[in-house]
Amino acid sequence: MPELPEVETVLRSIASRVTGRLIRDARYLSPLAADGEPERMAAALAGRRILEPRRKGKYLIFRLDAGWMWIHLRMTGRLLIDAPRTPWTRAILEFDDGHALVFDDPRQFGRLVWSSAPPDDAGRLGPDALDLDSVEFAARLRGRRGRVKPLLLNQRIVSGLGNIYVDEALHRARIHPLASAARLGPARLARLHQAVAEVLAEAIAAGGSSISDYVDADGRRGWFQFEHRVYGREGQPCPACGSAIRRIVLAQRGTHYCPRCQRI
DNA sequence: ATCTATTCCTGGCTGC
DNA sequence: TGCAGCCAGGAATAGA
Repeated sequence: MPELPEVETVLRSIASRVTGRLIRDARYLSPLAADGEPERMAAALAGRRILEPRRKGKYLIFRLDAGWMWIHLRMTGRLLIDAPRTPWTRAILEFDDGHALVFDDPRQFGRLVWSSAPPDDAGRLGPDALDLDSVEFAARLRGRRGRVKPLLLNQRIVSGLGNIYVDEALHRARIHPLASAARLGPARLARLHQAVAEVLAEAIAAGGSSISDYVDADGRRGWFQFEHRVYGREGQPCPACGSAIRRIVLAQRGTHYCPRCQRI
């Protein structure tokens, strides 16, 4: 599942190859990837030049010479440079330098679209998790009476965290996923911010987590999955205390935590 | 404000 | 071996 570290890794692997490129042709092999409007999207993208690619949360955002292109990989999306077509190829962008950006996505939750405004325009997307200092981070959780895990998954509050890194950050901060955000004192909020920043930085350094599908634009897998302390480790020992990792369902998500280290 | 449930989607897994 | 049924979950949305 591409979350912030995986999207950042993809951005780094494509940035130098797309910056300044003219999109000579945009082709959709599935209307879903274009949000149901493949003709309109293809027409809007063809002939545009990519001025600057960036990332916010889990979005890849490309400033064009007219409007914007944004890509969300959701669950199983992949961006690949010059990859051969597969049954799961949903869109292909051909550049003026002869190279191509290929968007594969078996489950078709992902999107590659043109838009007149960037996706973070209408306040729908909170600040990127790596752009927040501990004061801002605490301010965005303060007064929230919801449980901490669903709040961290809410992209309007902080963007970029998904199921894996929320579980990992909460374990590092020794906070139970069911804990109420309103009851987190300054010390635990500071610890949580530190844990979020650390786990994201370490995961980026490891090229992300490759659970099933994820690879970067050159097809390379990440290795942070080997560093996971709780995610996907139900019944296995906690690296900190040896207790068996527990799995519950919270907000319709598999949620992994150590019952001994993580207190409400 | 906050919660739960539903929808989208299909490869891969489980169990018979 | 074959197949039905279920699971994974990010984000939008509806309804409580």
